[in-house]
Amino acid sequence: MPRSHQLADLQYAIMRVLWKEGEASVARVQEALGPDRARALTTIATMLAKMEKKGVVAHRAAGRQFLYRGRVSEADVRRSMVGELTRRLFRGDAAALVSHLLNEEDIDAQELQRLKALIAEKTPKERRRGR
Amino acid sequence: MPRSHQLADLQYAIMRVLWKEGEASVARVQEALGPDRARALTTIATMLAKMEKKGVVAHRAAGRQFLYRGRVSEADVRRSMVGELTRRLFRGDAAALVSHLLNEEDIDAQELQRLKALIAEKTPKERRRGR
DNA sequence: GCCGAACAACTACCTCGGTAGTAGACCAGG
DNA sequence: CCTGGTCTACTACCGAGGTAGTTGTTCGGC
Repeated sequence: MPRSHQLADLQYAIMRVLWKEGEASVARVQEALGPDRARALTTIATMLAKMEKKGVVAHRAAGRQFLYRGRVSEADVRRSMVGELTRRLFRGDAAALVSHLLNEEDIDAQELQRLKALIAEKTPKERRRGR
Repeated sequence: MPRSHQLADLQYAIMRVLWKEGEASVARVQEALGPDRARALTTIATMLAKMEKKGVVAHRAAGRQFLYRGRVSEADVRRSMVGELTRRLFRGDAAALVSHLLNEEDIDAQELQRLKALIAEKTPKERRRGR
């Protein structure tokens, strides 16, 4: 049972819909994906079936149609995916990734200020926050 | 010509060898991958051929064998891959990813200190850097 | 000059993500 | 009751990553 939930592009987009809506039919997912990600209904249905087999979503019947919901949280998926990238590209060194982001992406002064505050908040005397 | 270089697991591992060695034969790559990533020689050769078609590596003949070298830098690949993840998971908001890292991964006090210094260094005194 | 080792080339599969058509069940309207 | 729309189920395919066997060439040692 893989604790790690890696989601590819379309699958992640579908999950975003489910996270927002709570529960959604295939048709609802399709419509919520919007015009740039327009797909056939059967495509969405197939993906949802594959995702269910994988364990990331579940469904219940509501009359004629199925209502799908996520079985994993957005936070879990983010943790998994960011963690995986960190492991692969930065040997698991999260600080190295932060460093990379500070150097390579430009983050405006306001956000830098916010991050500075966040760091300050993280460095009190002896507060340990085990996972 | 795709500006973005997404590399899957084995491909990235192979690139790491090429980045470290500069140039390497198939056999050298295989041996440098180590025992946990042991693969048949032909597997490495096939992957290198596919990677060459994709444009991320190139080779030259040296006697009977080929010497491969990377055509993209580690920095480029990191930028691409981190950028892609940022786009998908955080709507391109790099600061949000930093925030996530500070909250979810634990980074020790020493590294927090280093990051704080890095932020201070990045903070413009009065230059505005609008995105 | 022949033989085996070393190599690249070619071919074949497998899995997964993605894309969608077709078939079959079924319900609602006339 | 039949018909059309709405669903799911099933099937088929494509491309990419990955894995490796088989084939053919060539080179160095005897």
